[in-house]
Amino acid sequence: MTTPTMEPRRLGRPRDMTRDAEILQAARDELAERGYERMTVAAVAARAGAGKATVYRRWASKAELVLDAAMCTADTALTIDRVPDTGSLAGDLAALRALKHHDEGVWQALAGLVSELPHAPELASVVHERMVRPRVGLVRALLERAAARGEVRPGLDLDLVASVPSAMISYRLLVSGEPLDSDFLVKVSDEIFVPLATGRPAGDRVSTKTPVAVG
Amino acid sequence: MTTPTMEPRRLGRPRDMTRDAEILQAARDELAERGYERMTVAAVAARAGAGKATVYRRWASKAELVLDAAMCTADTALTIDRVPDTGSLAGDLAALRALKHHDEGVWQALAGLVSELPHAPELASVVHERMVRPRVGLVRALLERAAARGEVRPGLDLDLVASVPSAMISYRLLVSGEPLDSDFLVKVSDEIFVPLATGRPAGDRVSTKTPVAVG
DNA sequence: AGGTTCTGGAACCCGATAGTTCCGTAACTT
DNA sequence: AAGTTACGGAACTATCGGGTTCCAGAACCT
Repeated sequence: MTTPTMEPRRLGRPRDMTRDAEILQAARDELAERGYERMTVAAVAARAGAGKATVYRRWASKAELVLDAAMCTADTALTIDRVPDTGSLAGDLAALRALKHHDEGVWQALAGLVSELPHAPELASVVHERMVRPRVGLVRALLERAAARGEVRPGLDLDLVASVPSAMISYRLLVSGEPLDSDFLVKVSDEIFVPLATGRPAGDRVSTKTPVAVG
Repeated sequence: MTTPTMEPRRLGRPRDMTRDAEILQAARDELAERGYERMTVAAVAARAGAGKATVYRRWASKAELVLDAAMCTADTALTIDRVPDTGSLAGDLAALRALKHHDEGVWQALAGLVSELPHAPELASVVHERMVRPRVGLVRALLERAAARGEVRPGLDLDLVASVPSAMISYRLLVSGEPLDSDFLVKVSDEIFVPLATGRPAGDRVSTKTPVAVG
């Protein structure tokens, strides 16, 4: 958050900056397992092998700790250039799935935050910017790539359609309570998203390009 | 829950049974506004114009009160025979929308319960049976009606597709935080659900039947 | 009338947890 | 060496809310 790099070199033992990341990760884990209300600062500290005092020296409150934990969600893999262009929307989505094994943790942390969002606008905004928008935005970018190939049905509301996979995933995790297994993700892709976007079943290929072999 | 109708006529002032429904409704309202954790029994009692003692004389705990509140969700309108057969899937969905103005409250109560579901299996099961399944089931029934008309793309996973509207609604309410306005519901129906189910845009009519005038 | 159970309201008990303080020790500067 | 700050850990305070108990009055019974 604040930029401490140019401090005039303080007295005494310096802060161990590596603890920040460990505490934030512990917070995300507790969040995913217990949800915002059930998560306790003591449990976060214990999980990170730290004392409560250390946590409170760095963050003013539980709310700010969680805010920062959501803010610092690593989204390194979530740009369009990390998803290889396989030549078809279905193939691109398969490549995306292969890329994000680690994504379930983020979704579960989000699940733990959902009940808090209506009452904490600042948190809601951070969650949207850092957790939701990157994911929906990436799917939207894949849609645009597919549109450039002529693969996408004309007149599509890209924003709405791009939100469908996120909606299905969060519904499964939050409401249905079933696991986010590979079968489900494949079905959402091949039986929902691709047919919806292209107007054809996922197996079919658009005729303007030669098919590309997919893993 | 229990059936008190055959009690041997107890002594003293009889319970005012009408308070049950008022307290349960107050609980659902508080649930929708505050969520499970933030909702307090005192607030429910106050909202119903009752004392805490009256609440606890009828339910053993907050958890049981909420369980009963979820259980007693009125789903009177949620059967296929209440949705007129308009001759098209899109028309049937429009009729369904017209039928359920009152539905948003149920969705918001569900939103308030979501964070509790992973930690309360009994509540989760009640929520599924009484709040989720009737809605998904009704959509599925409409899909089957459309399939009988020959309107539905073959090879569709009816259960998965039937869950799409619920997923979009809960995503909007829980994650996106935007209101459940009519525009959104229409777009989910006409730009997502109907094209997905039929394989064509919503305006089109299948050629096997004459169109039916709608509203 | 007298007994019993309900009513809303208020007072109360108690466990949990956010947040603070203090300790002995470790790591740094001068 | 002396001074300062961070560390993990434990003890502590304050608050909040679930749940209980008591009250005076009301509604039913015999």
